[in-house]
Amino acid sequence: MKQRQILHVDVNNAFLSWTAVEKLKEGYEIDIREIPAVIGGDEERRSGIVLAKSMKAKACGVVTGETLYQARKKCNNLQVYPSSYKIYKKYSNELYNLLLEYTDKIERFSIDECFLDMTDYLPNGTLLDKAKEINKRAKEELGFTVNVGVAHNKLLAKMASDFEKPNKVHTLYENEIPQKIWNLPVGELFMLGRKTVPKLYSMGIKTIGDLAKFDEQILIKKFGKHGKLIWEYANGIDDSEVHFEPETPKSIGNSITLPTDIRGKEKIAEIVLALTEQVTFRIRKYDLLANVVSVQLRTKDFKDYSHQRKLSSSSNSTREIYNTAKEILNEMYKGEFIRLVGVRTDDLCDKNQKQLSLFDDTNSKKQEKIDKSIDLLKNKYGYNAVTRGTVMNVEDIVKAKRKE
DNA sequence: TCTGGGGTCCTAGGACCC
DNA sequence: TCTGGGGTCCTAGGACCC
Repeated sequence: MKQRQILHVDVNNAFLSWTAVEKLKEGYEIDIREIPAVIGGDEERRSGIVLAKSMKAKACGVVTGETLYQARKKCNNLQVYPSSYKIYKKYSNELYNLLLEYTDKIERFSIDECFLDMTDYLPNGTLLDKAKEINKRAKEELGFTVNVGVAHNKLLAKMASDFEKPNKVHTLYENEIPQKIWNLPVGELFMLGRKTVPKLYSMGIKTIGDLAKFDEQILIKKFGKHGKLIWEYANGIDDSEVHFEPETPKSIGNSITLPTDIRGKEKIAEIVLALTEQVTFRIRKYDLLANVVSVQLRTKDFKDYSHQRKLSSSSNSTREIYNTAKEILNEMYKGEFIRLVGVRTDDLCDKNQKQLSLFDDTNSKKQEKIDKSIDLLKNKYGYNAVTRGTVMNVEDIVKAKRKE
């Protein structure tokens, strides 16, 4: 098989860089990339965490995910800017359109990361040349910097783009693996998170190289499929394809941290209704049906639990899914103070695949019509144009968070 | 003024059937 | 009377990613 030519493009400090570019365009005099700054959640809504940081904030020891309170303690002149999904979407699309000039085999791995399969798109010039060109053009034409990883599979390209930042191009070919990644702490490996790293440490595995040379069978015995995966990754093995065709989602959900903890089934049910409306609106937009509904709760002391239920027949009806969600809630809720409520639909399938149920009665037809006409209005006048009278107050809480 | 929100995939155990 | 396994479906929860 032909050797694959893969790039991974990763926007440096994406949320912060994009905010900086947007602000400069608006005439803001400071480039927030040049000062100790972070993009943060909203502390009043109890989501005050660091989402992205500038290099100067990083130099103070600020890390992504920590509370703004902690970040300020490390960096007393820290500037905090709010997050805006709309801006991110705009610049993400600009980058994507630039990358389309190089190949149409692009996988949008997240809002700020893409994989490019360049295997059949190098008539003149090398993969490394293209990487350098993309790196240069992003900065010059779009105003923000990217790291580009150059390799023969996705895993190595991704590891490569994570080397020195910002605004760099790095290669990670098979013969460079021992020299470039085997000395790194094992936690740097993609798919090795905070739970597994201590376990590996206790087995004497401290670096990626230690993991690569460890007995694969023992890892499989201890960690199952994940053990096989991380051993292969440590050795640079990855056959996965660049998934350039947009896939339909397998699950769709929304959750919200409440402004204050609440208690009582009825109050929580109102939140569940508002969330269900959001979720079913999104499912219908994709022409999907849900087969499984789940409800997630987080108690005030951060204990998460969730229950789920399979529907007797697939549905995207707000009423049907809400009824199920409410049943689940009634079963699982034990009367604690609740901090976060979530509703998720899983096992989504295409609307056209649905076989007509015997129970497709006039009532559910009526519900479908109601949903359809509400969606029409929401699409025309904005999501918040139409609100159920009963959930007005809750809608205020939930809609304040909506991204679009 | 402590700790987001959106996803994917995997595992373990119980129910149920043959 | 005593006591099989294999397979599938369902649910709860966990690990990981950005």
